[in-house]
Amino acid sequence: MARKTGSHSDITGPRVRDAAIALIAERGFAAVSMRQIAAAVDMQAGALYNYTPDKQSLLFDLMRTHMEDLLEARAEAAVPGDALTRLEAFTRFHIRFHLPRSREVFLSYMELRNLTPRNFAEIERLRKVYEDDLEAILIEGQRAGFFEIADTKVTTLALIAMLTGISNWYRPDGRLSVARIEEVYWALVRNAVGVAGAADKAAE
Amino acid sequence: MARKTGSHSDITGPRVRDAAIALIAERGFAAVSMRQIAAAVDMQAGALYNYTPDKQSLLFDLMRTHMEDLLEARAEAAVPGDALTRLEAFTRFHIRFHLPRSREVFLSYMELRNLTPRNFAEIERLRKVYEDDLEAILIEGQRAGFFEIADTKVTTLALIAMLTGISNWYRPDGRLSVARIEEVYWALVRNAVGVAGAADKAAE
DNA sequence: TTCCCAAATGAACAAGTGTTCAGTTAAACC
DNA sequence: GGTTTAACTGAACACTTGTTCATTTGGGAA
Repeated sequence: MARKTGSHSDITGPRVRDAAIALIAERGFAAVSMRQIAAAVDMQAGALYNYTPDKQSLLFDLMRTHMEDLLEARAEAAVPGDALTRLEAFTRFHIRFHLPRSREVFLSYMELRNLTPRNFAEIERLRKVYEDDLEAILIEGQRAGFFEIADTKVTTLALIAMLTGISNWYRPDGRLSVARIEEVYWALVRNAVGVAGAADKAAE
Repeated sequence: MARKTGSHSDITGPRVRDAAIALIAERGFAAVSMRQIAAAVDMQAGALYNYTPDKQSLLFDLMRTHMEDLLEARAEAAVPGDALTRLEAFTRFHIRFHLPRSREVFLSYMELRNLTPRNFAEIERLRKVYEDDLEAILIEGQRAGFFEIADTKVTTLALIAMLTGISNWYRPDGRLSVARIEEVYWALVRNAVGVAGAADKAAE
């Protein structure tokens, strides 16, 4: 047996990537072997090397693609307006983008230490672009008097940690809809940055 | 060569645990071998089995000890008073406890999936005790009219995610002191739960 | 239909894995 | 000082690891 009937790299490639995401998110990069990934797409381990030069590159590629997708989607979702409007858009975007991608989120936050220093630096660079996007909103809102923020850098990280944490408990068939989660977290974010009168509106 | 001069289980045991924490936090449980842990304490891998029945038990023991230390310290740090007072105490306690334990925090959040189902259930149980502690404060503050919270369960998880996220960037020699971090995060928490007038005080 | 190349197999490689255990040495107690 | 026991070595076990490569087969174009 060699080449399979109907096999094509355009089909097998994504299947390999998807299987890798699923397995690594579930068990961790170091705990997943190339043979396990291959088995998930019904291949031999050697055939994976038609799709990645090595295991490290596979991980890096998954993480880089996730981050680039994030930045691209964010660029499309950005709205004009004042800082409050943009903060709301950012919050809702973050939730809507991340909730259907729990595996990728998990992977991108957990497997950083399994990247080579060079690859790590690149992922961190992309992450920083995203963080800076939020911090710019906070800085402008602070300047314009919308927000009362003690430290915009720390608040940026605090808000992202809070929002990304949703992925740790969210279940599509759970108690809360995405829309409801958006409302709850937007109230938390709005309050946290000290929007005047936000507390009064939080219970709505 | 066999038994080493000055060797004693009371000394070697903690050294093994500490080396395991350091290595696992740095590289991940699956990526660390028993031989690497042994090398870190200048022993052969076989000798580790005087201190743990197997690798899985070692991980579980590290995580269980961390969670029990957390709950014990929390019980000691709990203060009487109204919900606002207790929320502030919880926030400050969480920060002070977690900041000097970045390795254990990392390990306890990252290696859950490497636990057997039985061990995972036990760690989750301990984690829930801690979460319930915070949620009880939020519920009471809500009832008493101190807080304006849309969903106490979600807010509990959101606040813990926000607070625990500090460990991802905090450096002892960094820009911010622990005291300053406490202030910034207490303002964020206070605002987030909708304490009336909190926004006005955030900039102090 | 023939040919070429893409896509896969399956065996092999050296190295590393968790764990066990007979043997060896130092500490602790009489 | 002699005996017991706790602490450790070093080799061995069977198995898994990432990666390479000669070989084989199917898909698509001529």
